[in-house]
Amino acid sequence: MDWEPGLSIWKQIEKQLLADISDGVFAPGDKMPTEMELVRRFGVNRHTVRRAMAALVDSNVVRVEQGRGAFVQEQILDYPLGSKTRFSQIVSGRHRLPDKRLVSSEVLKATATVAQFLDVKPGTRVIELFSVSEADGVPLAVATSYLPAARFDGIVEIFVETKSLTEALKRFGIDDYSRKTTRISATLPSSRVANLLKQARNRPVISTESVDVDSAGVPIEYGVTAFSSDRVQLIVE
Amino acid sequence: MDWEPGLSIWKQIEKQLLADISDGVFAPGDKMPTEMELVRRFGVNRHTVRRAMAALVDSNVVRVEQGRGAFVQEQILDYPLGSKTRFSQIVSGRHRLPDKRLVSSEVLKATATVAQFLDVKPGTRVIELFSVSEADGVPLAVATSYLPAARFDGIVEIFVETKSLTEALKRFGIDDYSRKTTRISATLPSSRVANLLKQARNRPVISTESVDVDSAGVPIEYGVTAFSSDRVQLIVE
DNA sequence: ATTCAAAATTTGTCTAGACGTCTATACCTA
DNA sequence: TAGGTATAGACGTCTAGACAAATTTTGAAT
Repeated sequence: MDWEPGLSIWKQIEKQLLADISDGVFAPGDKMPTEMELVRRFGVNRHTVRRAMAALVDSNVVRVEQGRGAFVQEQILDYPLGSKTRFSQIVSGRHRLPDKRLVSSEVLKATATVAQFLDVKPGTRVIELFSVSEADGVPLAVATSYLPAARFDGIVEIFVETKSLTEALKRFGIDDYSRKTTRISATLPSSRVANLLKQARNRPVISTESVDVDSAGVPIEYGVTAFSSDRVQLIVE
Repeated sequence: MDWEPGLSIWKQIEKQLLADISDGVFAPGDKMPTEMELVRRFGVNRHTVRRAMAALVDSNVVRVEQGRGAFVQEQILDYPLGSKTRFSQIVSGRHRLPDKRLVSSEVLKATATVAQFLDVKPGTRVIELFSVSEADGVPLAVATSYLPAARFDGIVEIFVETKSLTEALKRFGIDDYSRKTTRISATLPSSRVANLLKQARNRPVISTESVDVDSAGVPIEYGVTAFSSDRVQLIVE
């Protein structure tokens, strides 16, 4: 490899590795070459290679695990749509750091649709949660959830604290719940959703509509989720 | 300085410098000691100091300029409320990188308030722009702007492209405009605004309401802006 | 006093080497 | 077979030195 002047070598190495990754030479999830192998390939010092890798880690393209090696970050997350799949488990399982943060919440009266799915009378007070789910700080999905307000009064604070709906529901005695129905479609995002997903408006989102029920089969949550189609793939068994 | 085991030296240096900054030893805008001075102070190699500084740069606490030195990043931006102050100029002048991105836009009919400020009839079609202004990637303010749709048809695309209202207005032949009135108040942000500002809902925002007029005195823009009170201070001459 | 060029200062990049920490694996032992 | 241990492989940290690039300061010439 010969270096062009005017651009630091570590940046050129970063660029080359980035090209390799987008060309599929290193596929998502793959182990990258070790530092010493890259040293030999590029004919530079180990520290120079490390500088380039640090930049790739910084931009979330690769992930480094001490003692194991560097891996191409899976940018497209396989999201199994099982009846008991939990967001944080899926993301953690891929060595990525999950986060779910509340954007806004409100208590309002159930519309006909919401009431139907939650099996309550229209006009019943429901809690609306609007949240963004992220992995390593990259937004994967935005969700609008509805829960009956009477049963889950105060759940908002717990959700904000624990950043997990599963955890919040546990505080209400629900140790186990499962997904009842899921409807899937593809749409273009509203500008608000596109912005929260940090994605262009002309890139589609996968939209799911689902109802969660407790162990007795009583609906506890109805939600509409928009997944970034560039970062998430839904897997149906 | 003696090092405690278990935590890398560069992290301890980072921590110490961070403490100095928050203790006011180095005030915002101040020049930090040079690398060689820090080398002498901490008794370590220059590269170790550089590793610590790189972390501070990464977290946006300091800013480094080659050949000049490192400076404590001004976290509270003084925003002069002159009649012709421009966001990008103010931010650039502080050696920070301005960015203004559109969150959403819509064409709708003017409410009574909007119509009054823009001096048009209620119901006139106006363009609503909802945008976030950032410096070095840190959100400083969210703004809702209204412009008469008839006069500025197509301005949305130009705004998205140039990321500047000043630039976009130039394409419509407005080389000069000035702020006519500004009303200032303090409120707590809606969850949407708080989230876009990446700020807690219990931290207040400075809310301004302003009207911009062209050189002939004709209103061209009415806007409501929410500044993060933790990051911006308004200066009135 | 002004202007221009050289020198000094300061940060950026690259190389070289040593040792620490974490992980995986092979091997030995009970 | 289960479990601990030794070892090799791989990333993390620290030191040392040299030169490059950008900026500021100095000083000489006009």
